[in-house]
Amino acid sequence: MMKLFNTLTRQKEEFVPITPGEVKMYVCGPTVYNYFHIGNARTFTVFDAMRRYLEYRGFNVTYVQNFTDVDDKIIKKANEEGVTSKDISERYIEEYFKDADAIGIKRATMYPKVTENINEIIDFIKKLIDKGYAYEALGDVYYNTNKFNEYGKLSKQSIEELEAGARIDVNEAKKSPTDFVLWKKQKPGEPGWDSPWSKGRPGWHIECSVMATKYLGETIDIHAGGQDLTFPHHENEIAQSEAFTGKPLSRYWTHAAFLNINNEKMSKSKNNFFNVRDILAEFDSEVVRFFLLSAHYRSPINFGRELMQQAKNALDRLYNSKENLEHLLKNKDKEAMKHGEEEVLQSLLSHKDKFITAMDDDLNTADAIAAIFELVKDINTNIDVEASKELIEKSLELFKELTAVLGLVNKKQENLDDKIEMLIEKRQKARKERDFALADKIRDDLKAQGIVLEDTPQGVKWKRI
RNA sequence: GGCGGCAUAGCCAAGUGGUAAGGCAUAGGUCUGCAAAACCUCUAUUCCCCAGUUCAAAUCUGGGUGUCGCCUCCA
Repeated sequence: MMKLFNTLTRQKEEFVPITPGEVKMYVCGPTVYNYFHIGNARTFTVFDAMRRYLEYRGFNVTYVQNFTDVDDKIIKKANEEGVTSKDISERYIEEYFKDADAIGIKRATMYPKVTENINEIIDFIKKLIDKGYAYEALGDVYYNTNKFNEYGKLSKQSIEELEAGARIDVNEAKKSPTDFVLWKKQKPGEPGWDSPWSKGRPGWHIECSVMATKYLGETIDIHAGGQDLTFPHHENEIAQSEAFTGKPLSRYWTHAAFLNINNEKMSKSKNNFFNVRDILAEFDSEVVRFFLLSAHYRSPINFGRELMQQAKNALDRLYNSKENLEHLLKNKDKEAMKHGEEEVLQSLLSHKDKFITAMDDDLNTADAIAAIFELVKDINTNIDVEASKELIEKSLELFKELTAVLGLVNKKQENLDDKIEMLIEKRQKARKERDFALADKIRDDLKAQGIVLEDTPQGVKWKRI
């Protein structure tokens, strides 16, 4: 049985979906005004892994991630470039997919956008006003947080404390400092839509309430996002949706911790901002993914070159093991499991149990990766040229099964090249005849072409560098 | 001021009552014509400090120190 840490209760709870076998999951997506950064990547990767694991465990997952395509930052950028907000958001949605695909994030079931849901948002706000949870003030509409008794239940803050800690608010229209905007009246240079209150645009929080309900229903199973969204964004979503429906918005609230740079939060002012696009120029996309999953998702992680190098070396170990198995499989005739191999197979399968136990425990990807490394050691130690084809195949299958859950070790290795194989054979012949000059020349020539030969106990392997 | 997290080897990182996973790096070894690669083995008497509970604590309790985050747009 899988357990998830629920921010609402601050405890690990057994995960039981509303409908058996079905999981409805909503993840707050990016505001599309730029390439996304490595911190965003962590959140997306973590919840992608959660989704993959739920699917692995047999759930049918409906995964919704929104794009915020109307927002101050988008408008600012559009005005700077002299183009429309739509131009900006469409451009960066396209760029989002390039980076997200690169780091192995499966496509969501749906990607709703704010601009496609304006009518639904207006209707939602209307009902909140009718129910007395929202009020209009000079063309803006605000949510009245004092009307919602449970306000603060997710972030465990009382309204009084929030008000005491709030900055002095310049907006006189609000009845309380904790009230937040549902509808913003249009200002010059901003896009706007007609509404009963003013020509304007939605506030930030309302979009997720509306889209989660529209695409997944009044109560969903998992609502996820970065840790900083707990307050105010998710708190406000709860206030909006639960006032609207009278039902819980989500059964489980999960939050991914931050990725820091030198133990400091990324910020533009500190000049320590890294977007994924730039990192991918330096590191392989799968190294990035491996790195992001190498710690538990609720622990902060630090990003840095040295750490990325460590991740790269670790991931190489996984690739080597897989390639060794594939190499052993070449030239292996069909052969069933032999006496004594059943025990080896049982030992290999024990690592799968550990993997599942780890993932069941609040998606402990760090422990799950450790299980994969233990599998690798077991494979390396117990499987060699003497092993039967069936055992090798089963080992490889198991390895691929577990790594796929994490979205790792997916790169296709195309090691079939007749010309290179011929040269390798020629070199082997030369070595046998002790013509080392020729053998070394072949090796050097190939190296010049970026092909490295490895003389392993299993025979000669080659790879591109 | 309010709320919350974290502190485990040179580095990264699991473990939350039963005697310290895993990875990187280092060192030794196997293999090899040589080399590289690969693989194997070793590496924390101890888990920030002090007190307490317990037969037993890295794990629980109290206190302290350090550190990070949220309370304002932010993944």
